[in-house]
Amino acid sequence: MEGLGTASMGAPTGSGNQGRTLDRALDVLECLERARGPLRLSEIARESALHLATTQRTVNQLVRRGYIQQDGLGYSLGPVILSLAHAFVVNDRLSTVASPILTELSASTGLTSSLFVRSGRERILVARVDGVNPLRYQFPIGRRVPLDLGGGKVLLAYGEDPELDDYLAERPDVHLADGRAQTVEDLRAELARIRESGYHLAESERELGALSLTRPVPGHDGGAAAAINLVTTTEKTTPEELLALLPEISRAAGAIGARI
Amino acid sequence: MEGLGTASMGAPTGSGNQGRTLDRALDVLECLERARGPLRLSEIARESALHLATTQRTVNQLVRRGYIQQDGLGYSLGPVILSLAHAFVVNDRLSTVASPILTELSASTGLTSSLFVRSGRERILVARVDGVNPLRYQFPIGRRVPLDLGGGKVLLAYGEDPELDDYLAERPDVHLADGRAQTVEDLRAELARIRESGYHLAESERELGALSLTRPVPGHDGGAAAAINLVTTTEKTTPEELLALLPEISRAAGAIGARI
DNA sequence: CACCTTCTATCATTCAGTGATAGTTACTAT
DNA sequence: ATAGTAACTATCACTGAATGATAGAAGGTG
Repeated sequence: MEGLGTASMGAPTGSGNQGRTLDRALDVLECLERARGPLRLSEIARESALHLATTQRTVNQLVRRGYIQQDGLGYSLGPVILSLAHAFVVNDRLSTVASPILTELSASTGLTSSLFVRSGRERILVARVDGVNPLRYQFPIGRRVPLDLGGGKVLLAYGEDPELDDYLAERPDVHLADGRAQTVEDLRAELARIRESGYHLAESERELGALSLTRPVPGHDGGAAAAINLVTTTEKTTPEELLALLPEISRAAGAIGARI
Repeated sequence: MEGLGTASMGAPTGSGNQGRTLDRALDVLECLERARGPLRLSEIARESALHLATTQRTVNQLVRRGYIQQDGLGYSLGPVILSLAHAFVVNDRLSTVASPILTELSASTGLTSSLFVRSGRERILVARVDGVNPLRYQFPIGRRVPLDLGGGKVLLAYGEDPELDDYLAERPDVHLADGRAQTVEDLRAELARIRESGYHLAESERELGALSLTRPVPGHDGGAAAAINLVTTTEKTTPEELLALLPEISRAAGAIGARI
């Protein structure tokens, strides 16, 4: 096994060491979220930098509650998570307000539309409505993706300044899906452009051949409470054609913002 | 304020008072799960029988982590829950194994099929594949429903004995969706019948007009790791027609059991 | 302006979480 | 069989983090 080199995990274990117990439990859950298969107790302990005994207590407690399940190969997330997610989808104001509007948007444009929110340094897809012919790449609800690629830039552009600077400071240069490099300076410039124009048209940034048009959903504080986008492929649509749908998506974004 | 009198909540806060912190945090989450709208801090404190100060610390911590979100009307579950759920769906052995088999089952029968597991005294729908014409009542993934109505009885029948007796002891008599009464004795008799025959055909138990045929998914320990069922309505299908599909659903249940 | 509610902040006490260690079970290899 | 290894469980003294009573700030309402 690859062994060490994992203690550098910058888990957001927050301010100092208050609220340790709960934070550690959430670290364990999120460690299992990142895992692509069952984890042994010792693996969880290593990944989340906890003492084995502490890990054991925490994990067993989460197992008792159904948040983690155990099989012969180790521990993984449990079905109770699904109940919570169901409650979220049913109750969440943003989701419930956006759903019919996205449905209408997808009906009128024929494209897949989606809604996502910022969560730390990532964005989470909260809702999606497929277009007439669904994309072969099904972007799954609940999936986390980086903020600095594709539509996430809109959330970044409208985020609070201190967070943004922190984010950029620690961010290494990345490459887009089509191979183009994206330096911190590129990103800064693009964020400024987004703030000015109010939208972002992304071509092959996160996914090769993907084309998306993203608009912020205005929140009460003037920032972006979320963002919505229309997604298609470079094969089916030209950037100009997609950009022509800006009024449509803007109307939808405004409608959602007005109802939250 | 009314103060006391709330300590009677039978929350599964488990063995004595060890692991308090985490258990309380989960209580808070599940209290928000049950709520059908945003809850104020004081409401959460009351619902989960916690001191206001404790509630505040816990809630704020969960907010910081994205498990809870706050708006003008109070607190509700946050989008990070969705990420966890996504990871569960993608990784869960049972779900991934069952999905294609349920798809095949629905294709060959034309009916909606679903997979659910036991969680405490409820069952949770883990996967569902719609039939040719989806039911008007869309049973949502992640939803919790009682164990003693409809297909849940199968999980109850194959559960461990001590749990079962506990369950029956505290259970009040209930009424089925069509008005029939179901006493504890009725239930015991039915569970025995299920254990013998290995299936359960439910008519208008949980939902009026619903008709379902349920089979356990055998686990390694001889018990039921889960259960799958075919769902239709009394309008479209007769009980006899549905029962004729027993070989089909049995084959599917066996196939799932063999692969976990 | 007084009143109420919601949320936040402070702080001494103590009890629950911590982590080192030892024990149990189960599997693999020789 | 037997030793060896890994995974998980159990125990326990110490301590520091969670607790909860109380006071305070912020925001709204009649």
